[in-house]
Amino acid sequence: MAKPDLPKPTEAELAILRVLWERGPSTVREVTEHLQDERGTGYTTALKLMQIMTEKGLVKRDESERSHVYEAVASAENTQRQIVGDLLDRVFGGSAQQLVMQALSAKRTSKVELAEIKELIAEFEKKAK
Amino acid sequence: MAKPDLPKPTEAELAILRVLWERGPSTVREVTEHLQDERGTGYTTALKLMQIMTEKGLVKRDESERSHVYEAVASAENTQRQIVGDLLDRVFGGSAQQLVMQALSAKRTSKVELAEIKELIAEFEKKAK
DNA sequence: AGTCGTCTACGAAGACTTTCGTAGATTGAG
DNA sequence: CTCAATCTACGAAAGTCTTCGTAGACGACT
Repeated sequence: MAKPDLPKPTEAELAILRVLWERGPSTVREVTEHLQDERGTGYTTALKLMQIMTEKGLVKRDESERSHVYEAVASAENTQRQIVGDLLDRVFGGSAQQLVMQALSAKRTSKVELAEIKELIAEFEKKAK
Repeated sequence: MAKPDLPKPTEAELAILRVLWERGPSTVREVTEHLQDERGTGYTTALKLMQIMTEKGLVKRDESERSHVYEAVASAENTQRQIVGDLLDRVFGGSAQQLVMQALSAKRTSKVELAEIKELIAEFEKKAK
């Protein structure tokens, strides 16, 4: 099945992963520019972080070009699930409904979104015995 | 309304807050003993953390007894909401339904729980226009 | 008074995270 | 070839978080 058990990304690492998920494989420069707005990350800072992430196995890089191209190893979904699972234990004592409760409270959720979430749950109900 | 805007608790701080929420106001010794199992936190470590948390305003303490009694300033609900709101932005780009999706995937959720969550959503639907 | 156990206070070590300066390699233009 | 721009690599500073050792205060008990 291959679940190499990657470490939980730090905050800055996560910001980089988000860019890679959105853009697909990218160079340091491309990532830096995308991060500029929300973080003001400098070029060498991003480079260093991405080098560290390579060591940790969070990203892999293609060195065939002069500007190395980095790519996220884990999908957004898998990483998000890992992070939420961790949160569930650490903050909510494993209660998914409490988490959902606070998620809906934290952000005013539109009727459309609520309906979509309901559909989601209906699907899970089919699967659950 | 008084929303003093407390800092986000760190991991170790959160573990302490969880004990305070569960037990109510407690001494350092009591907290340490509760934390012993899951964290192996030493007495002076807990003490130091709780002193720092006092400075940050996360807890307040009653010094009228020789053993100071600490109490969480923010409720579990408020703190959880803050943390989830932060996560929503940082990890899910603000999409509550993606968060719910991963929460339900991360933990096998029972039919009973799913039903409860559905009720929750029904209530939110009433409030939302 | 002297001793023991428990308490607070404090400082500092150690680990981890993030940032950046600098050096050296490579490429393209003049 | 030389220069400027751009890249990687690396080390180290600065900040934060967590841990713990040690010191001094306090109270109870003999």
